[in-house]
Amino acid sequence: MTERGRRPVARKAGTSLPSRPPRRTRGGSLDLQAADEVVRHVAVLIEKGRLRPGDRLPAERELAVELGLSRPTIRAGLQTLAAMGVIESRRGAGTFITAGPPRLGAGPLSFLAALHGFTRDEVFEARLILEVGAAGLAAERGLPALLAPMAEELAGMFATLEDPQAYLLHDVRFHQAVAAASANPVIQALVEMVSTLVYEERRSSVQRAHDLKESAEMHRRIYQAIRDKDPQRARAEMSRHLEMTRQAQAAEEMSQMVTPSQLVESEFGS
Amino acid sequence: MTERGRRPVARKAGTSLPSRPPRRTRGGSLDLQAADEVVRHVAVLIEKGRLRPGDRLPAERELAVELGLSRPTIRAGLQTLAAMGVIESRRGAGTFITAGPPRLGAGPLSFLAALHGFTRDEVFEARLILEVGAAGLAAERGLPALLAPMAEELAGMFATLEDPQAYLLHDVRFHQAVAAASANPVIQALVEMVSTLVYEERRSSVQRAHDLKESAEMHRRIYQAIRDKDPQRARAEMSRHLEMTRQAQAAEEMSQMVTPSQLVESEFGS
DNA sequence: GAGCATAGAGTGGTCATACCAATTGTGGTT
DNA sequence: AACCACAATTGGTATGACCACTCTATGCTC
Repeated sequence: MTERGRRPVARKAGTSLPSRPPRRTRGGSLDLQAADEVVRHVAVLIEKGRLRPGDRLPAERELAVELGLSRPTIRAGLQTLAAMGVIESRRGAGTFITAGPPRLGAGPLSFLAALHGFTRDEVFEARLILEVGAAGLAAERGLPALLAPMAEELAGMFATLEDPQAYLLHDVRFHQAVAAASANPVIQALVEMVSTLVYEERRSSVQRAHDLKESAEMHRRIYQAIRDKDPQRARAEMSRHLEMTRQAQAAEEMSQMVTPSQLVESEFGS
Repeated sequence: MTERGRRPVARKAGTSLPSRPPRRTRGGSLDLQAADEVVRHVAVLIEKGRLRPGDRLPAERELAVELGLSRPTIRAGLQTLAAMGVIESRRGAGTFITAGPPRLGAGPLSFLAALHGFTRDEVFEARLILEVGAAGLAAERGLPALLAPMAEELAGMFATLEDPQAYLLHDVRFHQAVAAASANPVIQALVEMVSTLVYEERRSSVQRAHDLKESAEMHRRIYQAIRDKDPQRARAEMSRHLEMTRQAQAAEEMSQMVTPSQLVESEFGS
């Protein structure tokens, strides 16, 4: 208990500037939090197509006068958009609509996991449903252009059987390639979000790899099923592979999920 | 274009207070954005179990002195956490860790959809994969306690065949109940997030309902399959149901996805 | 004239301070 | 005992200022 602000003080009437308008209710719209006005404003611009990925937003000081709000309020709104991954700010340069492939940050899910005590199995189960579905779709479509990346990572896996570190990298990328091959950006984003949470096995589970050869073979069967446009087989192979991965990971109690505090440095930092 | 700050001014050396420390690099940790320090701090407290859902955070002014940061910076960090749905602030009361069932805001996904032009079919496809998976899990488990809510909403549907408005409400809740019956909070959260994006059909698609009876029957078959612990049938029925819904919705071009600007008022407002 | 260094404007990040608005708990009044 | 008014607490917004970084355009050098 600090002892501040104890005196009766003297903040009575008319000590300083008496003239600032008391926050005008903006034109017609119901008076939601002023900061959300910024979010809404940007949202509308995006919906209208006036703002596209990579575009630069007006400077904060400009937005402030445009919307009739103070800069801190503008910053509060932009902070929200940044947290949602909609925009990215670069000091000295400006604020930009996030470019690159559609991504959903893993932060919110990670916090949810920490707060509600999600088990690794629960997260893995969600991953299984998503990735099995993605593999099925990829097989149904079987788009050649999306097949190549998978094949490349597959080759990389067989080429690095002796180097668990490098192997895992190809492993992760293979699964991302499968998600991409679903040709559905929503599923792709969801897969990446959930996968992120379960990929802290990297130094523990795969390090002293016991059967990378076996793992690579499973990936090859998944690839072949997709290439052969056999959805049912693709689903089955992916399901079997993930189930085995889950058990392997459960066996070694070392592996942990990515915690929120770790994400702060990876997602936001750098 | 205002005319401020035009004169050469005089901000040369040592005009005013020369003594404020230039942002001390906090103890040991790499110097990430100061605002992220707040996010990290709260994340650590959550991981340690010191902060649980419903708990109240220290006042902003207290956090400021605790972390050695200014209040605006603290607010920036809290804004990020609020955007991720981790905390909720109530003016005059304080800031609290979000309570209630695990939820993943639809905002980020909605923005992604608007920015990258996701089609309704793509979102629906993701929904199908998730809900079919959820139905399968629900059938595998078949927990009686989670069966009741589904049955109730089902009854509600049959009871409101003449009132499309009320019917849709039960419809939505039934699907949420199925997701809950998966007994997997991750899947439940994902289902809700994706479903939200596609539920603006409410006034258009179902309004002048053509065959609510048929729809209710499909839901009943889904329920029965889950009750009978028949995963394969549950998956098939859910898949058929959603596919039919998708076609019905595609037929009427009126239905739209929830846009980001709409979400600003529903998620944040009120 | 071409290339390169540099100064300056522009922009996001942080800070300090103040006041407003809503909530809540407390103490006095009825 | 119930109710109401007041004051402290706390989040929301506003000003104004300065710092750190980026980018560009100017002007200098070669």
